[in-house]
Amino acid sequence: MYKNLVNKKKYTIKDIADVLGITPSAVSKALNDHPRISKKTKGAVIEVAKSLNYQPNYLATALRKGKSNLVGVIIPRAKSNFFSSVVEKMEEVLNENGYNVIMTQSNESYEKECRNINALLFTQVDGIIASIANETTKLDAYHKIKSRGIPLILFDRGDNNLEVDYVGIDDYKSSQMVVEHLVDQGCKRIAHIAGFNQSPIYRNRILGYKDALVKYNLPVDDNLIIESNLRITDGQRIMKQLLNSPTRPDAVYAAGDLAALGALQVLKEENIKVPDEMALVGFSNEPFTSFVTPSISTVNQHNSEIGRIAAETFLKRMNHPLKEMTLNKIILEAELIVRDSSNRLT
Amino acid sequence: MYKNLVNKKKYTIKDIADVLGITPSAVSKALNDHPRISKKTKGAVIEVAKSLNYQPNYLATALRKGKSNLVGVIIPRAKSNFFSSVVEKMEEVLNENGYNVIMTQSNESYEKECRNINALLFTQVDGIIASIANETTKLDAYHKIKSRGIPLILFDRGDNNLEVDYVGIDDYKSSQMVVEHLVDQGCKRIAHIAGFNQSPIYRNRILGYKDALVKYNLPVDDNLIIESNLRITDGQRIMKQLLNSPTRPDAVYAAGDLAALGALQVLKEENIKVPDEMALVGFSNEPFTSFVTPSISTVNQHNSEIGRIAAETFLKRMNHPLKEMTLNKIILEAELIVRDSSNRLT
DNA sequence: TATTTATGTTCAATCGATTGAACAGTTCTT
DNA sequence: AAGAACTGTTCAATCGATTGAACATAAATA
Repeated sequence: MYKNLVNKKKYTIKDIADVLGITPSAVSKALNDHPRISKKTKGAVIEVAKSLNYQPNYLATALRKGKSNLVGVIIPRAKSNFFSSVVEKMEEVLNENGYNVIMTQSNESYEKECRNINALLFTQVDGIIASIANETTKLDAYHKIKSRGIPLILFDRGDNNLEVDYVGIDDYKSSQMVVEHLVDQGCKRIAHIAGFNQSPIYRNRILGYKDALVKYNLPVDDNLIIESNLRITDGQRIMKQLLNSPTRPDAVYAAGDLAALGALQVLKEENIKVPDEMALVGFSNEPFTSFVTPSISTVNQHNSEIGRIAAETFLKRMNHPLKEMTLNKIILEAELIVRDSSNRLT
Repeated sequence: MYKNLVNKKKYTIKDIADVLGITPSAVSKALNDHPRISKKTKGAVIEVAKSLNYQPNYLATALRKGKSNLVGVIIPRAKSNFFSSVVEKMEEVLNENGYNVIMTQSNESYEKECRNINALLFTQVDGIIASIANETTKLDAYHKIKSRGIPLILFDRGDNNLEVDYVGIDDYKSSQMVVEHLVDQGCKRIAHIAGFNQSPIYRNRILGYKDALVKYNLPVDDNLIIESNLRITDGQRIMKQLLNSPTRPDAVYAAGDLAALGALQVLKEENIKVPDEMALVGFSNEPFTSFVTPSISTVNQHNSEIGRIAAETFLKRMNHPLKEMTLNKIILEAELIVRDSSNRLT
């Protein structure tokens, strides 16, 4: 029984045509609901197609139509709740519109990112939605995408020189909100575990942080701004460094939740009271920020909203390929989530 | 300058042929290093291809060769560190062998899983590597894959009735190790927050747990075995239930780390000392298990190893499609990681 | 009845690359 | 110098589906 199924050949429109004694083109047109094909024929074709369990060969259609209905998505890490939530929503929206998603990870590596881009272009994707790896400084691979003439949409990690559509949050303003909150809590010396200044989002977070300090008449001390990859170990290392500095801060704002977690671990080891001796805020609202003790204050980036908008922007580009649409730069407001690690008032 | 690039049409082998005054077939053969093409021609073709920035049309090649070089991967959730690590390794191995990976998520939903399978089959993937959603009981979609005659490899979440290759860990033995460890710690009443018995891995964990209890002359109390989806909220709910039961346990073994986390949160709220009053062990070695306080003991499943073996199994199947290979059932030994939540000895 | 119009289907080319067979030209044998 | 043996390239069919033009038949109109 199964053996039979396994050995069953794949059926083509020609097989359907043979059964009915008509031509493949009639079958094709029937399946595509062409107006010049009679209802009777359409019905018969559909019936035979069903009974043979016919599945169109996507490759042939794609070749003929010059369209693969595949969208490539490149994210730095699937492990990150932020990125996987964004992609989840993208997938949903794109599937609804007849596209399938090929998702690849760069692992923050420039080299892997290039490989992924090449693989996606090779696969003839109709467009690419990406978030740039931290390591990346040369954008040649992204220029290659543009030169292919397919839509390229960036989210979260963008680049100003690359003239493409972008969706992200207002990092500058988010940083200001964080600092404002910490000032409200009575913090006077706020350190910033920053991402690398080369990346626009981290640059904006640094800028927002600095400008907010100025706004509240707090001194900007460059020793309190330390750039890193924002991994757990970076958070640990930098926290230790900050604790040993002659001008120990009373608050730490990390541009990423993992770094905040690392920092928290060190603070707990050193028995420093959080938030009273040291307030702590992270960024991204990774689930673990609410699990750990004390729970970590953080910034919520509206993950699915970003995914939805990025997908919709792609669809818009596909549907108006000729019209020289102006660039879409969509900046969402983020939301500060205050938790125990920075809440001195309760 | 860029405008020019953007409008540049995609070049085909015909364009290369025209430049050199030879035929497309000669170009194709030159690019594929056919022995009957002269070195001179090959060199010239490669040079022109480079200068035109020629990229072969994958769809055409795939159509002609009847092979897409795409592997579909279906995982329940990308957010899970276990699954994303597995896929990361798969991607690495498959990329090295000329395959690209299309990764999709089922979100544990039967319906989404079916949709994903259909999308992958439609995309003409050369094979599918999957881990079955918790919700799934009907395997018709998986039978459909088999009936297409392409390799299907399952990992972690498999099914015995589906006769396909499988890679996973020894869940039965892992459970025994956990119970053994808890017994060593002096626990007498060990509860099990279980996954649904319908899924082989959870069934095996339940069996291993029961058999180990018997082995150590501990009573098997069905009230202490509670099946669930193993989400955080499930862990919370079940822990509360266990605490209120007349026969409160002194240890909890959760078949998933999220459930263990939920349980831990309740224990902390109730000020129950972990591990002294209640020892706790989870499953999967999700990163957060080491972050939280106390850190949670858990079982490490050798994520990348599973990914590597699954990918290699797929490659084996592809390379020997005719030979009726016997089924590969690869069962790895898992490793118990003892952390604070169950370590009473320190 | 002749002629237009509508309807239903077939024909043939096409998307881009691949591949075995065929062909032409060169070199080597004897 | 005639045939064998290579070498390098072209020819033509193919993968499966699509699509505008062409054709044939039936129905409607004049």
